[in-house]
Amino acid sequence: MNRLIQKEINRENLLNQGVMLLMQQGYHGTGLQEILDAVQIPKGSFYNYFGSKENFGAEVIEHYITPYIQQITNYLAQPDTDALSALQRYFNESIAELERTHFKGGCLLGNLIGEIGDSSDLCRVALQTTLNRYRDVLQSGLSKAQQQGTIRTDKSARDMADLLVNTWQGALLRMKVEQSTAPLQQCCQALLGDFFKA
Amino acid sequence: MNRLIQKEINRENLLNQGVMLLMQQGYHGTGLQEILDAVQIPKGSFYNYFGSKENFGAEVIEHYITPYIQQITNYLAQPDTDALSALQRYFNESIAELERTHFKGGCLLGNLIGEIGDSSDLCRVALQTTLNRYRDVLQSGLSKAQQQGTIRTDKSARDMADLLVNTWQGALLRMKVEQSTAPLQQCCQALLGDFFKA
DNA sequence: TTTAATGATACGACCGGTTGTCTTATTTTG
DNA sequence: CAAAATAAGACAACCGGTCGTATCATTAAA
Repeated sequence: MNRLIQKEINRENLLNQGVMLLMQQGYHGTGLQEILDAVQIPKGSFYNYFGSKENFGAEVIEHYITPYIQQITNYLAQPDTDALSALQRYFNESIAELERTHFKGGCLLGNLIGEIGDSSDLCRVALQTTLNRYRDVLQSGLSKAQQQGTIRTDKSARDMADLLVNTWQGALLRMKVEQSTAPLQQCCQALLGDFFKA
Repeated sequence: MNRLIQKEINRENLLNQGVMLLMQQGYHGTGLQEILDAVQIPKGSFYNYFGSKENFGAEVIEHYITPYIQQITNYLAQPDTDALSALQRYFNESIAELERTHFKGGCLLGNLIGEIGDSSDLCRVALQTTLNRYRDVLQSGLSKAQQQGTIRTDKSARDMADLLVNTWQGALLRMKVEQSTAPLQQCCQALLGDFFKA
């Protein structure tokens, strides 16, 4: 009994550490040993939890997005704030966090798409579905904002959410290279604060 | 004398092959041996041409952008087409090319920022200056379009060029994951065809 | 209830292969 | 011949993955 619980704990620890290291050092730039050392789990155990590094990568990708979706959902659920403000609050909070961590990492999804999007179909599909989940929650927020009259209705919430996701990803790359959150602020200002406005 | 020419040829070949392989397989995903095999240059010679893999990477980055800047400049220089049309033509041509190559690679700059933007300062700076060069040429095109009255003047060409670069980068990532050029088309339509319009 | 058997899981030494780099020998050039 | 450029191969470190064995909880038998 205790055995299964420990297994889940170990899996979770590996995934969390995997998110951190893969985000900062990339897929091929991070060895399994480095992840295993960090969570004090022997090499042999890894293959009991995950079938391969590629499988692990795909699980890390799906594991990564959960807290972000949770955060947006929470902001959107608050009754005293309108949807547009909730989205802006989420992005501002993200920007503040990235500034705190000195722009390290950026977005695991964007980083891995660029690195292994061509070579690992398994990870590519994981990235696709994960990014779509992220888009969906933004879309629901934009849709709510349309109903509240703060976002224009002549464009679909879906299209705007896609554009927002893409521009945000590009801005995150630019942030890493410029060591500044200015691109992120520009992204929010131009889209949420201007182009998407009702 | 013949010797120096051959050295330049070898360097050029290595850089060209480096662009291709680094773009598709990433920095850590591509070994020196693979590049050297492709251009039939012995491993020992590599360090005569480049001091290290990291140095090579930085040179590959700067080598990569040249043809793109050339292409945009050429389109912009054509007397019979206005600047906005020239930019649209460039992006449409890029989209067609990516479709031809089945979305493989995307943009070397975006891919490498995500992968090694955090870990190699040398490459980060190379990526920064290279991306700025790209932004600058787009900015000059937008500025010209402003003078021609096809692009709005209440936003600076600089800001719009930055936004365009970032959204384009994000759209390229999305393209890789979706295996579709739809995000690229959306990027051009939303910005050049709508948001930036006079 | 105690004991024996069983199968799932944990483990770390080990595999062949590859990495980026460097030293040394050879070849080419002036 | 001296000097510089090139190439060959060695090098240790590391990679992802495998394997036989050890460990443990659980079930079956006594």
